[in-house]
Amino acid sequence: MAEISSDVIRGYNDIIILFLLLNSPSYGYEISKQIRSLSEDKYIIKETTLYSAFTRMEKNGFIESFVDEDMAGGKKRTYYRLTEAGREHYRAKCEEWKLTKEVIEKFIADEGALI
Amino acid sequence: MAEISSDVIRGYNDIIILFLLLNSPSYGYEISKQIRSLSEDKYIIKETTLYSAFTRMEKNGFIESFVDEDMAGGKKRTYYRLTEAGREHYRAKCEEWKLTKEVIEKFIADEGALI
DNA sequence: TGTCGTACTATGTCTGTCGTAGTAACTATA
DNA sequence: TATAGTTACTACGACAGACATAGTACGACA
Repeated sequence: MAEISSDVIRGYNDIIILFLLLNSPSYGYEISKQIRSLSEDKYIIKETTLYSAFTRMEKNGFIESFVDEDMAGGKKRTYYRLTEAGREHYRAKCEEWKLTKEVIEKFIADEGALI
Repeated sequence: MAEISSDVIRGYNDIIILFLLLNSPSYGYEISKQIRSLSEDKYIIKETTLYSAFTRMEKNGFIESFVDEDMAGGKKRTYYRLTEAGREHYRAKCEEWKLTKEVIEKFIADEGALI
C-alpha cells in the first residue's frame, strides 16, 4: 500500500489534529489511533510529530492542556482542548487547503498526457 | 487576496516544476513566470526555492541541465530538461497527491459544523 | 543617468518532521 | 510467574525544504 510521505503532510498535521478536537477534548494516544482509523491506515502519524505539534500549538494559543490525575492506577493523561483561536486557525487552514488544492490541480497532467 | 504559505506547498514544488518541464525544457525565470500566471497569482515561488529545487532535483537525477551560450549579448541561460526518472517521479508524486487529498479531506469539517 | 526587467548565485537561518531511545504502568496469554 | 503487548508519554539531536537577505551583471528604455 502506498504511503504518504512526511513532506506532503507537513503543515497539515495542524488541520488533522485540530479536526479531532473540534467537538471534545482528547489526548495523544487516542488522536493517533483516530488518525490511523479515519485515514484507513493511509496516514500513521509519528508520536514525536504529534506531541511536538501539541507543544507548538499550545504555545501558539490554539489548544490548552489539562491533566487527568484520577485515572485508574495513578496514571496521568494529558488532554487538549481547542481554544477559540484554535478554531479560527482551523477555519483559516481549511480555506488555505481549498486554495492549495485548486492551485496544485492545475499542475497535474491528464493521465493520457503522460505516455 | 489570500496567499498560500510555504508550509502548505512544501513537497509540492517538485510537481509544479516538473509539470512545466513535461513537454519541453525550460529555465528558472520562465518557470517562475509560468507558475505565477498558471496559478493566477495565487502562488509566487521564491527565487531561492526554485533554484535550490533545481539543484536538488538534478542531484536526484530527475532533471538535466544544459547552458545556452549563444544568447544575444553573451548572456547565459541554464535550461533544464526532464529525465525518464524525473517523469516517473512526477507520476509517483501525482499518485501521492491523490491519496493525500483523499486523506486530508476526511479531516475537513462541513461548513455548518463550524458554528 | 537611472530604473526596470532578465537571470541568476551565495550564504546562512528557521522549523516541522523524524530517528532513536527511554520510562512506566497496566493487561492478556502461556 | 514470566513476558510480551498496549497505553501514554518525554528527551534529544539531526535533517532538509523553504526562506531572507544580499549581491552580480547585462540589456532596454526614458
